[in-house]
Amino acid sequence: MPRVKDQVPLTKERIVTAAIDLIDRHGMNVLSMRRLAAELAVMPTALYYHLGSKAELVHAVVAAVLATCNLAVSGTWRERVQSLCHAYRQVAQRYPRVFPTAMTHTRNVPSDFAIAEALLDALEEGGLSAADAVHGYNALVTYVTGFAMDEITGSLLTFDDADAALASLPIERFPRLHAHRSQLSAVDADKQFAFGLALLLEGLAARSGSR
Amino acid sequence: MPRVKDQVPLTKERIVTAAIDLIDRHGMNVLSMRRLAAELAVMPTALYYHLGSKAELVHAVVAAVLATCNLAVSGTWRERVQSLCHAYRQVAQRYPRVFPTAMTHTRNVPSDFAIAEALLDALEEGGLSAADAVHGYNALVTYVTGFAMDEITGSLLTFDDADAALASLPIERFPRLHAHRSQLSAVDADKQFAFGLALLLEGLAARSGSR
DNA sequence: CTTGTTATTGTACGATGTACAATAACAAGG
DNA sequence: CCTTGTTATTGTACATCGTACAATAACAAG
Repeated sequence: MPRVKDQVPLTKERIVTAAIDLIDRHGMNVLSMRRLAAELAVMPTALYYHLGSKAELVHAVVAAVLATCNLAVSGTWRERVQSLCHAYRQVAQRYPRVFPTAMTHTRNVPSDFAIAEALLDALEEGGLSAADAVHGYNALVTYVTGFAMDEITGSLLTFDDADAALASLPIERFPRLHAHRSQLSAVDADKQFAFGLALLLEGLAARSGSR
Repeated sequence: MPRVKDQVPLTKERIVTAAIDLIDRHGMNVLSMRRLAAELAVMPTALYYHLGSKAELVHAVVAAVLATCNLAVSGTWRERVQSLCHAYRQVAQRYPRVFPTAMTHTRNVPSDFAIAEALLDALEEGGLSAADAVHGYNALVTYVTGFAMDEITGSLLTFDDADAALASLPIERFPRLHAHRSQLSAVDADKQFAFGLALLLEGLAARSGSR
């Protein structure tokens, strides 16, 4: 029995949206074509009319999520860079179960180049040389990428993420970690993010014509 | 027929080594318990005597790979920090097909804390306050994490990774990217890595007592 | 020579990605 | 209104996956 009478038509967009929603609720590893099809009240193979493979679906999911990055920023060039980096991190925070997958794929996707364009635009206004602008862009993006990843996976050295694990570590082998352990309550992800970003921005400002 | 006469005994270590080798040659997505068992000339379920699940295997693989990071560094505190970051990146370069998986897992594993210990040790010698040392550690590690990820996935804005993709992008929507495109040949991954690291280290030095 | 323990084999099941063929609903032309 | 082609979906099928469970051969100790 092929089509059914009053069936909402399937589209690539509807499938991708449902996939994002499913991942959001239950994690990447429960995303299966069968589960997704069930979610859409459709037979699994129906999806293959709109998407060539699961890999293609995942790619579309990644592109869609990256496209939610808010690129409408204003202010001085430094403020704009900060806003863009913040917006990128926000994508990771809003889709913590998609973001790692996005970062493990080559994302030569327009939504990613749009971020590059916006960042380069701000850096150029900051008076950086062409070479330094590219270097600066890469430094900023890799920093944000890594921060977002570590934040999501709970690998930051903060109270929330690491304190408990530290407790069971032998003091002899990890004296510095234990010495700094009491300090961790003063370190939260937001402050930490701003700290690293400030280091990069100060360095870039020092290399630029403007202040 | 359970055991066979002159069979090399299976161990967790042998399994993990074989897994790393398999991933190295054919990629993460062909790592299956069955394939791995075949590689070891053993039935699939034999692996389950030594490892509780595939997830446990992957965790062990991640830990083993991170443990290859060379922590024996010397020189000034800045040189030691540089060497440690370089060593971390080298792990990613040596195991490009494992590293992304490592970064998408919480790695509260001793080999990871050992890196933290070594970095904190160097930063403390640099005269940073306890809070700044932790902040500095996180900034450095997240930067290296992100850089390694982007380098592996080919997402850096360099000639090798992005030039071809840029060619097919509309000039009107991406004027800055096109303006910088001719510049990309001067940007390679090694220089890029050093650039971002220098930014962070300069900023940290400025916050420290020593020079 | 027995007896337990250990490390492996063998069998089996449910879930997965997806190729392929069958077919119901719709659109257009007569 | 009827035919005909196209489109979007269903239904069936298969190889592969992780792994639970039971059977068992090799070894170690008595």
